[in-house]
Amino acid sequence: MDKRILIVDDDPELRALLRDYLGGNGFAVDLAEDGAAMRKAMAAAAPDLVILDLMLPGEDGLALCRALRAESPSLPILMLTARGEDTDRIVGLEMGADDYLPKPFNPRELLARIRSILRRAGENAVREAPARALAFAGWSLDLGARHLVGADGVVVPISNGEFKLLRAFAENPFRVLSRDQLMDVLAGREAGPFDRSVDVMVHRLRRRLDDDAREPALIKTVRSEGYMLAAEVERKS
Amino acid sequence: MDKRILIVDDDPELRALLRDYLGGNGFAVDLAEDGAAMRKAMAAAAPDLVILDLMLPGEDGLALCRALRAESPSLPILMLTARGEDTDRIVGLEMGADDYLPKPFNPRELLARIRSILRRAGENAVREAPARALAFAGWSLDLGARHLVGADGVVVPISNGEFKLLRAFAENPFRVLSRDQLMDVLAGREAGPFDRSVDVMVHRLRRRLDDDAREPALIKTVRSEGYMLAAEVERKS
DNA sequence: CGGTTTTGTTAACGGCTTGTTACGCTTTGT
DNA sequence: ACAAAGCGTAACAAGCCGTTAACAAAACCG
Repeated sequence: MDKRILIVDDDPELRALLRDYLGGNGFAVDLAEDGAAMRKAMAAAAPDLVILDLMLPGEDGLALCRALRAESPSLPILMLTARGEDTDRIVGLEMGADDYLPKPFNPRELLARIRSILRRAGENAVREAPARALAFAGWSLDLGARHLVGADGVVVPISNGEFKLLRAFAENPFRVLSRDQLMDVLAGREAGPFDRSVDVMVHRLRRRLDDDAREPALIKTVRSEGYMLAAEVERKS
Repeated sequence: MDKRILIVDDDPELRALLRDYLGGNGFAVDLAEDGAAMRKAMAAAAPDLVILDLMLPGEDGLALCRALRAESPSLPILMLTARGEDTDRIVGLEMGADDYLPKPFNPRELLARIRSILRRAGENAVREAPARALAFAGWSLDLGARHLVGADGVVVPISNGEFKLLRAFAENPFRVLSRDQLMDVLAGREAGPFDRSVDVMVHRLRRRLDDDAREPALIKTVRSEGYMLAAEVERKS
């Protein structure tokens, strides 16, 4: 059975091109030029994957991505971004895109990514349920109760900011998160040039985790790039 | 093994320039002045990448691009375009090329793009599992924790710059890395003509590894070319 | 409503990392 | 042999970050 792909892009030429190219490679293709058309197409035929342009007139691609994610948590999304944009934020944290591709792109690469995403989605036929706790290095972050549990089972209260920060780290282990990304998680805005609040929050989080900044076992500093959680994370549900 | 690049351009001076420049940077270069010569060259030796001028007498570059694509779907193509054209749309919509560069261009930028394209192509070919650690000569570079482990198991902290430098070396053992490449790894920018910062960082890394510059056992200097890690590297996962 | 506690932000100081410059040695070319 | 270029090293300057303290804003609570 052919997989169904919904393409959301405002450029008619690109839509036609993708329709032909993907259609010629064994996919059933639906087209939409904006958010409204997307919703209509979603209602008409549930796609197996959505290709979403980040830059859309009217509703922003990111907003649509969030809406899709809220509606269909297991629906794979591939975002198209203009070259040079800050792609980190999209792939990044809770945005929810499964992959992204900068424009202009090579159709073979698009095809490869589509197949890769669909393969992954097939493997996790049951997409990972949202975890209830993230466990790492003896600690466990309870996402429901929003507190930490130590190795000995002791509950450690944690501030809201520390929780959001730690959740972002634990959901992206071994990945360097920039100050901009962390600021986005913490306050929903970009970090100013002399903004040190992220550093202070990281300091407090480290203190909470008994992590020494000079020899950090958990939260590593990557100079001039950001911070990273260096620990295996197990998702518990 | 050197990568083979085929250059298709009708300007003899540009052909000679690229032959010298790319040849001097470790590529095997073939030249063609038009579509017929291109086909001949393709038959003689399969290149790893084609640089194609958009404006050619006789057969159009775009037509050649499509022909190449039909013939060798996985062959990377880089297009050269005249300034002022709407290159975004050409490449984005026609989507045959992997990248494009407007003329006149900076040879360094061309080189960077070539390497970027070849890197991507290589990744797609063999998606090697990312290693956890790179071990060489008694040392082990922990890629997750971003630190060094000595022969006796002692953890040696390492600065971010030293880490990135050593990772670049350990992922390319017995290969000379130019200052430009190392500068790209370290700072993501080009090295200025009198830039010695790479040398200084190599000096610091050598000190960290107990390597004497006069008789280097690990990081060899290759005069006027760059540096090289002369040790077997084992990828551990 | 007023006071208290918690949380987030800003400022300042100091240490560490990185970039820059200079000097001297070695190699290379003439 | 000389000059020029490449490189190792040290010293210095600038930038980044850890930490603390103080302050402001928000939440909490009686």
